[in-house]
Amino acid sequence: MEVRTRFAPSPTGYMHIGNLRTALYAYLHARKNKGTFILRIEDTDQARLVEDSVKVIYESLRVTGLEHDEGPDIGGPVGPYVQSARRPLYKEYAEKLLKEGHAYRCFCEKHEKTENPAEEEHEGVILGYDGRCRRLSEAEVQEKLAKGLPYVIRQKIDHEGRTTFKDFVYGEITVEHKQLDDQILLKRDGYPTYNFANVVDDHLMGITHVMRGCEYISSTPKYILLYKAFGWEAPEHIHLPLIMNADGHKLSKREGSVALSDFLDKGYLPEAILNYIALLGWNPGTEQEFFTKAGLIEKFDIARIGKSQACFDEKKLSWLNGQHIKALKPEAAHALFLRFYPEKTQKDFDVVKLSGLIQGKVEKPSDIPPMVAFLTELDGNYSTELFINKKNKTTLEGSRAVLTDLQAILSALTAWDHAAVYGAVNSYAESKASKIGPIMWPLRIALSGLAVTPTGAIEIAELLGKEESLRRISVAIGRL
RNA sequence: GCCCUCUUCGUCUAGCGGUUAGGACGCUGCCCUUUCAAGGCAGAGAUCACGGGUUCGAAUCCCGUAGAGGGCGCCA
Repeated sequence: MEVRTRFAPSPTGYMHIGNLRTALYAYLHARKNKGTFILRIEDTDQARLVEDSVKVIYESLRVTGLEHDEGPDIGGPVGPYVQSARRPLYKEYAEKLLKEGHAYRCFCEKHEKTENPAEEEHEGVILGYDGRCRRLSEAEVQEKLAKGLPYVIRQKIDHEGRTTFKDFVYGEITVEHKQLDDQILLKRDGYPTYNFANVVDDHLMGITHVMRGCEYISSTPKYILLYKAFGWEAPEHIHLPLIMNADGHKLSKREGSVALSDFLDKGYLPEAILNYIALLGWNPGTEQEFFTKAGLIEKFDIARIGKSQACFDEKKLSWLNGQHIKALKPEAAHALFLRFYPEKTQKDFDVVKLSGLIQGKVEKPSDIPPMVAFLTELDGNYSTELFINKKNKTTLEGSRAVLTDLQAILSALTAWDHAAVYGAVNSYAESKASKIGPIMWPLRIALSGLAVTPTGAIEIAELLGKEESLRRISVAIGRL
């Protein structure tokens, strides 16, 4: 049977990274099996509609390359693919259940759960709806309908017994029916609830594998009961472990970055993001960690999805991003970096060359501005302690001597390219019978005023140019 | 409160009855070197949540306990 998976986001205005992982797994499973990946927009909550947020969904799938085969924008055989456009369908199916006795009309007020509201909550116990409208006689129902009273349609769940289903990841899950209340299928405004729309749409769209976060696992028996009531075969359910924050709580908007756009803004590559989130809850069974999208398609296997929740670790994402940046062609790396160079840097320096120099070193491109700030402006107040380096055995005195010599040697140079500067510094080291490290160290400090720089002393000199390099050397000598 | 689920280095994970419990990020050190970084190598870091079983033998199977997460909306 052809594999059909879907990604069914709600238009909330941003793409949550956890949802993106769900989309990724659904996409990978479809591609891996030469199946079909469908996009369906779940916009049944009219109160929460956010302007333009469907665009965010399209854009997110586009930049990450999770292209869908059927969806609102490209159509397909089982449309429409937007739930608000499918309203008549839900009504039809809800009424079918009504007719067959699997559902009933409920005229209760919102939030009204029991006949005695005072009993609703005691000792923090929250009870579900008590199913009182089930007991309405046909005459009573007709009377209320005649009066034009608004109603919802609820699923009729027999409170005896239990339902067991087999989740592909978690195995057999059993829930006692007394735990399930008569959930609403069709809301007062005629829109279906998420739970109902999902079942109807997944069936009508021929979805074979339902992938979603495991927050839905305990409501799945209600779905199973619906499939049964309709006489439909339930799809395979694949619940995914949740992605947690570093502090162990659910990844939420208030705790830093959770939206795809946040990560894109920091310069994380879409492919590195996919690579990283693929590994939160799945592994290939080998020691491979670096994956391109094509590699993921090749290796992905739902059998290797894990059960335990995973904390999102931006450090590791950052490392992985660095790996992907290293794999980039120089032009691509430069195009990425260009977004992050301050204007002044772009104006005064050969940024193409700069990009080439730092490509092997940048993990998170949003770190670039502070990384290159020293090029445009030397902080003349850097600590002279920096000239003291244990490994290279440099001292303040020695550094001054070295810099004074270099000042003379370098100012005599006619050419100022890498070979010329390196040659001069190197022959100076040889003349002093010194290793090159003890020479390079003071030079790099003088040129940058920093303990850590994104590239070496010669490259910095080359970028700064002769005049500025010599100026910085004399500043250093003055401070020593 | 009731229900469901999860639990291997700080983090992501491998493991599926017999392993010196493996890898990766991060951390530390060494080597290399045009500093740092990168690269190469090494090290620290896990009484496999705890307690009982089953078994010649348990991280792996069973039962409890604890902790964590999730669900219990006319939200999705």
